[in-house]
Amino acid sequence: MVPRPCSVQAALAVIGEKWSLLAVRELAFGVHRFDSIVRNTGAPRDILTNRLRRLESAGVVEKRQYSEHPPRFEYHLTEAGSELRPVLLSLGQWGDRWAVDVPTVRFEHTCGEALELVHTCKACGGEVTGRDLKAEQLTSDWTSAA
Amino acid sequence: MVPRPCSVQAALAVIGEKWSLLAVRELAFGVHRFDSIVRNTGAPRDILTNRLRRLESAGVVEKRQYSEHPPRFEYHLTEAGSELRPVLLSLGQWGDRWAVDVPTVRFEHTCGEALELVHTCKACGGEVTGRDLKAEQLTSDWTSAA
DNA sequence: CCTAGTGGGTTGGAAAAGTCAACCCACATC
DNA sequence: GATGTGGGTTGACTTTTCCAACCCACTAGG
Repeated sequence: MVPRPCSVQAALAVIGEKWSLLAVRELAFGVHRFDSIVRNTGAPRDILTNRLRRLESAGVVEKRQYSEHPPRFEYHLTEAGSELRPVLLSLGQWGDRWAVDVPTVRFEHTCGEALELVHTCKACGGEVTGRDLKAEQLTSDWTSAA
Repeated sequence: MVPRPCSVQAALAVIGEKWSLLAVRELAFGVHRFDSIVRNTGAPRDILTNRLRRLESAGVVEKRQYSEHPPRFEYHLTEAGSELRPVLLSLGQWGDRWAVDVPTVRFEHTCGEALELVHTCKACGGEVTGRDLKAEQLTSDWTSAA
């Protein structure tokens, strides 16, 4: 029996390791230097080194040299990395509501207001609460063992 | 130096361990039995046992007994767990786009159409792309070491 | 010149987590 | 009586993670 082929699992294979998403969060927050990411996440240095390498080879992060002697690098989100922001936002909102007493981060939208994220269906425009949806496996050669 | 206090990190502390979110995915897909979750995720049995315990004590999952002799249980999402669906959706959509060649799961909204998720700002109704937002630390006693 | 600090790592060893295969028990089915 | 299922537990083994220390090239201060 083979596990369910799934884009959630594929995404987690890229950003699901411990510290990876926190590193992405820092980059999204505009923190680009190794030492700062270490301090702000609390990640061990060697692990962070490893994570940044993996994120880089997965195309989520890119290294930019800002000094030659000695060689020094900044880390930036690629387009793929940038598109993780909705993931961070929904995760943060869930955390605010269910895993934390007092909100610790305020996201501000360009409209000037505090961002409260609403997930809507592109087709009908209606809000997606999560309760009102079904999942259907597209890969025909896979059968769930329910 | 203390790490950044953050709801993303708080959320990850609850559902960020390996296999946890895949287990939640199965529950969201309507798979409620231990053996099926094992098969569909590929998680080792002992780890899954552990994860379900942790998710349960975090209030994301609840156990329901459906047989007495022998005692048998089903796992269901609580309200907190159910609200992880947007996280799964945005993660899945990111995976579809950046981590997988061919989409493997189709989500259908109650409107009957295939769900394509759009993230909008509740205040102005505009789409949130991720590029157009700022994060601000609310905890005043924390200073970023950028 | 000497010292301290910064940036981006690497190294080694100990502790924790994950993996795998086997086992268990209570029932149901054939 | 043999086989299967559901929901685990156990023990041995492997892999990750963690932590503290170290390194090197440079900069800034006195």
